Amino acid sequence: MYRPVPPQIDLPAMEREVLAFWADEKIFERSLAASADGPPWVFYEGPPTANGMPGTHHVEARVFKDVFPRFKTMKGYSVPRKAGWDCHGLPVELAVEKELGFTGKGDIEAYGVAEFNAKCRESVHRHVDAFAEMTERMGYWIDLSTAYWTMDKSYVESVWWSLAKIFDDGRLVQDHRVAPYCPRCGTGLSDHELAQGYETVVDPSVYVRLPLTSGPHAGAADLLVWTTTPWTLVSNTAVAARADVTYVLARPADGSTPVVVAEPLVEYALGEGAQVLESFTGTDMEHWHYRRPFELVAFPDGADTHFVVLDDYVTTEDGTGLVHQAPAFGADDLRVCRTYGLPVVNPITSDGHFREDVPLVGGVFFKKADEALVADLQARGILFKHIAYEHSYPHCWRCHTALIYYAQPSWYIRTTEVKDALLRENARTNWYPDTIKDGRYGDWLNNNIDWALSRNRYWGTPLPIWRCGEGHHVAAASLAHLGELAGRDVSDVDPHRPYIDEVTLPCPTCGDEARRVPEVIDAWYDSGAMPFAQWGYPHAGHAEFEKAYPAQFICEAIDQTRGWFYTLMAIGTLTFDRSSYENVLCLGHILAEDGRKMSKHLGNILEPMPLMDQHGADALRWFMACSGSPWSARRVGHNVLQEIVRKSLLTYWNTVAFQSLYARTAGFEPGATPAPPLAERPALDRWAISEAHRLAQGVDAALEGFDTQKAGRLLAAYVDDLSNWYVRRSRRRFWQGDPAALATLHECLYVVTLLMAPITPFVTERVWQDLFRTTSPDLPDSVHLARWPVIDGSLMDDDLATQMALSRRLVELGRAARADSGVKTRQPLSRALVGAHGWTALSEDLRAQIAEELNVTRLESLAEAGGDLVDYSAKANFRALGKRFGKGTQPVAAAIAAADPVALAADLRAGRPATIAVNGEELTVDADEVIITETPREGWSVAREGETVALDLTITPELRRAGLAREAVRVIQEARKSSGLEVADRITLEWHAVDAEAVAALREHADLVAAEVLATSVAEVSEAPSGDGAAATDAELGLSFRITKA
RNA sequence: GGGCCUAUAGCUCAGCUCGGUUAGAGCGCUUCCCUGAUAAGGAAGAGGUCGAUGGUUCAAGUCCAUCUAGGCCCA
Repeated sequence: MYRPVPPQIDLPAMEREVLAFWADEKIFERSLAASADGPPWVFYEGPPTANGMPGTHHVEARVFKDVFPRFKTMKGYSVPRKAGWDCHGLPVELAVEKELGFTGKGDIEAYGVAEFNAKCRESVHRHVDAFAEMTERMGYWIDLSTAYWTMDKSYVESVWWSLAKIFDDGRLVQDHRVAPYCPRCGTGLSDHELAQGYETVVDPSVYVRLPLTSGPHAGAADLLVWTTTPWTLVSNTAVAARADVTYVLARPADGSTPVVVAEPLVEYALGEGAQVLESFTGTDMEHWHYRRPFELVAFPDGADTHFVVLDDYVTTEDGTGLVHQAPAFGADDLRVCRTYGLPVVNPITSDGHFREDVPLVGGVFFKKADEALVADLQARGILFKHIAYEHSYPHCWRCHTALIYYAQPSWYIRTTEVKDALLRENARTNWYPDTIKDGRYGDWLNNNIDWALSRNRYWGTPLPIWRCGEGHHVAAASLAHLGELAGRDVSDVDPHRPYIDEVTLPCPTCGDEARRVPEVIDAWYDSGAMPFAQWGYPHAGHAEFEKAYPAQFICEAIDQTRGWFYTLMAIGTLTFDRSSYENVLCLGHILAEDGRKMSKHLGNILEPMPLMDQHGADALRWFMACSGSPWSARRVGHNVLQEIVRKSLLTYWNTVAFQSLYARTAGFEPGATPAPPLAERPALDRWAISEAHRLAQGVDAALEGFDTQKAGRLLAAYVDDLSNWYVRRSRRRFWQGDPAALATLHECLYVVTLLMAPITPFVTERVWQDLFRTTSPDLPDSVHLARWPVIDGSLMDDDLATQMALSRRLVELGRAARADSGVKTRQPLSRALVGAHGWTALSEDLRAQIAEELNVTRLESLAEAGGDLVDYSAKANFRALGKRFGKGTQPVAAAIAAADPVALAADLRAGRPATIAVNGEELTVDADEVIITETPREGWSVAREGETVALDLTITPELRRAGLAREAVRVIQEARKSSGLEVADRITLEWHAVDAEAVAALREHADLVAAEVLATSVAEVSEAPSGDGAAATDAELGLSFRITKA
């Protein structure tokens, strides 16, 4: 027997019960164990950074990371799910700095690195707890108890092993380069970090005159340079021109001193009216000296500086074609100036401020110095032009400080050396959506540059390289290896700063003391190393690693193309010459209801836990998986979640409640109560089952293609069909406890429940327990231990589907005709006339459904009802005609419209081709080339393309009385409901009517009324009844009655 | 400046792969109907220059080109 299922349900409360059930019965653990022998389908958890509280956007990827493993598990695959936490890195340091009120690295040094890192470790634990809570609540099944932590000793040692391998391969090198650098955090940023922090800012755009002091125009002309970073002018060292560009000497329109600019840019830079005096090439200009813009910093004594240099990176696309060079702050500048032997002058300290001894701007933050510098240029009359310039400029992705391009020593991984291998690996990776593969991600690989790996920070995996005074390097691949190098046991040393820094060793090359280099590594390397480091490979976990490399499935949001998606592939390729994943699902971002990014600043944040407490995790999961395209940005809000609850989840739930109610009333036992075989059940039953299998096929295909949106659409449509067509049409059979109907709905709900289980695991679990588990003891204990439905093509009946679609279409038209005529559906009518292609093939069964739904006694074919009853109109079916006639389609269509529709219809309905005249020639057309519409003449019908339903509105006295009886049934039912009777309660009925017609109707239809309202006795009384029970009077009918529970 | 994505009803989105003459659904709104599971259901109505322009075609929301706006990513 089913459990009772209440029609009203508090979904979030139900979910908490289900969570308790899963925990008590260890369902997740059992699902892993039960599938352990299946073929592996490997999934990698991209570790969330434990530096803040989980947001609703974190739910997004976690939904997909749950749906597909559940789906594949149901299909018999073994899908181990090991959680992970990203523990290191600047984000964690920043969170701790904020807590401690620090403003920079000095504060950390003063506080003590050991204490600071302890705080970081503690912060990680705190945030992981919050993530774990959210993970559990949303029903994301992942094994938190065996989670990998990137700060664990074994994890760090694995990372070291891979770095040592890359070092030994000669691909981990130290280099001095200009790289983006965060002056607040005091560390360089890698390119993929840079990618995350572009912000639109307004900078000054200045054109500055640099008076020539040598060459043919010395003292008589100025070089004109353009920059958006005036602060770099302080360390101006040279001006670059391009050898093959023509430059001109031009006098601006205001008649001031002539300036040198590239010829194509004269108007762009100087405006209209400039007078060109002379032209020459870049080559001519080499070594022309000029007076530098500021005399604030010293250059080395005797060095020849401040002249024109040549390089091909100069373009004539904007600016002046003359590029100011500050080698400390530009990669190209550094390269060009090096070839001319120019010095690197850097007046800016590592915290981003000008040195105190610099006049004018000493101690000023570099970005803040622009204003004073521009004012000074202006005062000295060498500022040619100054405008505000809006552009995107890289900022630190965590602390939002403007980055500075800054020359510094750094460790790099030579990823450019394995670029071809990366491209090869990408070529065999499946991206969803596939545009990422050759688009965004492919571009990124094609423009690959070396990975700036080192960070001058504290809380990270220490770079495992030891260096001696002679500059020899050695890399440690583990603590054991380090112990061998050091000649003592260091296995108990915490592989973090500052402890690991205390380990020194004799240089294997020269024997001098070697100390660890000071840097830690980019935390993105940690997460990218998870395929092996999560097992501690190769120091441990060989078997686990070999079973689980590469992964079949990873999934994150699109911002990871340069983050985790890249580092995973890069490290896999560097270490094993093989990428670590085969299929990658790349999600769009989740936006707030207003279409903007959720941010504290805008106050539009929706926290995930309250959202799930209000609407339920199933609703949020359904939204993430099925609302809109997973790979485009989507807006989440209360409205959309409420709609999901109402339209999808509650419709499903109510169908279940309905089934439970009537099955229990009838004592129906699935499997035990005999039900007719499918082939002998009514068409409606066969249709519902057929559609269930078609649904299973569709959902399966959609999920195999990672298209959850399509799966959701199919599921929602089927649930709607089941509830609002199958159940509604079959209600009477349920009231009567018809085993065929109950068995059919049982089977349909069984399939839907399994298909929905990966997406909405809570409500399906509850239904599994209430309907299936209780009645079939050999079924698994949980829907999540059950197998995916086997798709049975033999149960899919296309012909039946077509017929049902036509039936529903005809019902729709009939209802429209009813509404149009103003005759209520309650009023029976004698007949409806139907004109439709396919009518003759429609089974009696379905015709009866239509007649019942429209409340008419019989259906007749419109064509057979006689020509004078209907008007015909004919129009072209362009799709068919176009194929046949091409350019000649239009005249044929016109001829069809002009032809006599009665004659056309007569021929075509009879299965003969019809003849039409086109430009004086005769042509024949077939039935599929013409759309015939039949319109009854009386005006009581509604017609649609190709199909017509007409109602005979003649209401005979008999029909009138039948209508009144139905009216009486309705008011009595209402009284039943309002008096609180159960649907199966029997009643006694006493009635009294004043109107003679109503009296006649009730007397004539007493048996029908009794059956409809479940009256065991019906008595006509002489006056309006009163007393015990529910008494009521309906003025319109002139009916008074009393019902009493029998 | 470059690459990719998006643009369809007041709102949220289908449809575009494979072109077919009345562009759909849900929510919201108006009117009516139905109700023995339903927080439901049905009918009618209002609401669309399918971002713009040009092209291909007998025929374009759909294919092509250019442009515009927004988003993401990169310079």
